[in-house]
Amino acid sequence: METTTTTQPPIGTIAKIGQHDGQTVIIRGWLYNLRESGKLLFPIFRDGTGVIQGVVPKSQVTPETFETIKNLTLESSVVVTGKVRADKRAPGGYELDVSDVRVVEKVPVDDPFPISLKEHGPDFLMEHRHLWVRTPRQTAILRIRHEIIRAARNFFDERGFVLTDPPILTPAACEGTSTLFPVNYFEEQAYLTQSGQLYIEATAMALGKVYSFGPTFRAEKSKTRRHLTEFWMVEPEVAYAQLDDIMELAENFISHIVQSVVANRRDDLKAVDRDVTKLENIKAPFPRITYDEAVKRLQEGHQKGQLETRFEWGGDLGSPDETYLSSQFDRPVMVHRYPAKVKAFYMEPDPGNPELALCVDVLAPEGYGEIIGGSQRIGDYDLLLQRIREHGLPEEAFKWYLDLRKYGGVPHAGFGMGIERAVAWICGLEHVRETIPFARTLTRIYP
RNA sequence: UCCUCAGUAGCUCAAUGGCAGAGCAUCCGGCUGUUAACCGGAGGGUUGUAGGUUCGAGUCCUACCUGAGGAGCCA
Repeated sequence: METTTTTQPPIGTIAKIGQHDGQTVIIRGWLYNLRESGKLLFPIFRDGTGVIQGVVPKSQVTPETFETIKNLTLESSVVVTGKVRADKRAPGGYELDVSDVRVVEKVPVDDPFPISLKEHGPDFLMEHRHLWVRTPRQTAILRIRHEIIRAARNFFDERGFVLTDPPILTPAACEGTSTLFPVNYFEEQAYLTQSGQLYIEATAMALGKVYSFGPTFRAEKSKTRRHLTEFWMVEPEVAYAQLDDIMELAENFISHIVQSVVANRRDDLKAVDRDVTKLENIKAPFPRITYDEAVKRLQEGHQKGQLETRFEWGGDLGSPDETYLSSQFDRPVMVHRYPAKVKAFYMEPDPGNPELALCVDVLAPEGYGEIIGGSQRIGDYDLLLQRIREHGLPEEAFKWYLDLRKYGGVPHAGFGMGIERAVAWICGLEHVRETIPFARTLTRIYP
């Protein structure tokens, strides 16, 4: 038997195709588009890292290769051999002079790829999300999401935080609301978690500085561009930290994430038409206003006719209120010390005014609303027990949580950031459904 | 749960109560530098569902279904 000694060209990726300028490489990917002009074909290939146009003059390839490419259907998988050539006309700077194509799997002619290059409506796109994710804008968003998560973990890892994963199946409501997904747990009632916070308070008492990163679930019947029923949160929790400490942590955290995306995913930001200069501004420190001052600003807004209803002290900020407040700043604004009444049961009262809670919401600019909520947690056993009773929570379910105060409780604080809202803001997206590979919303659990 | 809007070809959308249409996609043909290529041609329809008004309903009325984004609630 004869052995072939022909050396194979190297396998290249489109994102780093410039390294192979002038060389013959193999690209393994899919046909993104095909334009033709008589005896000249322009197949556009994608490989997950980018897109490159191939050039196929009929005179330069075998008739079989020419016919194969000419008859290719969009999104057919192909292994392409070609010579990389720098070209000023190419959007990416390089073109591929194709010499050979091997078709791995051809998309059927009578059942073409449903996502065309033209516009589609949101319902159609979501129904085909498994295919929609292949398109350039969606891959750019998913790479930015990855960078945000990478930067977030990197931020905590470098500061000595330990990743501790809280459970996803929980015996009771974390925050005592009725927005949980019930699960049958061996004939016992259980729920999908709505926050890992209570559990990382426990690991913070073990390890000092901890964080969690995982999915959370809300059965809330919200259908807006800001809501998913399943979303990811990153939550740090720090023993001996007070409100001011985590406010500083939060602003440095957000700065780090945004600047990482600006530095490492500039092309992807361009692909989603993001105004990068707005992101370059996002550097700590961030403006801080008290709830009291926020109320004052909202009432002024109403007087000027920019807000429909007059905001009264004591309520929680609504979505239009957040948009109005954040529009007054060019970076995220931190609103702190809300009335304890409108916040969760576990928040430490402000010693200066026990009606207020030592908490902070970080509102993203450009109307993206709350991306971080955080607080100092109650340290005193008796006060915590009192709050649990006031909120009508099942005391037995919180026995372990109370133990954290009984056995060496300390002041501690933390916050949670919703990944999808951060991605939506950083990418400048209309809707959070594009920020996660497979969004779960009130009306959709397929695909 | 409430409010508002929408549903017509595979997709995006037109159509004064009077013949069901266009662009894109698909197929056939043309073009050696195209950039969501372009030019010519072809096929493609139970107008969301059920009822009602009318000589006649995609269009008007009622109910329902589905979706959208806003409120509330939240990240």
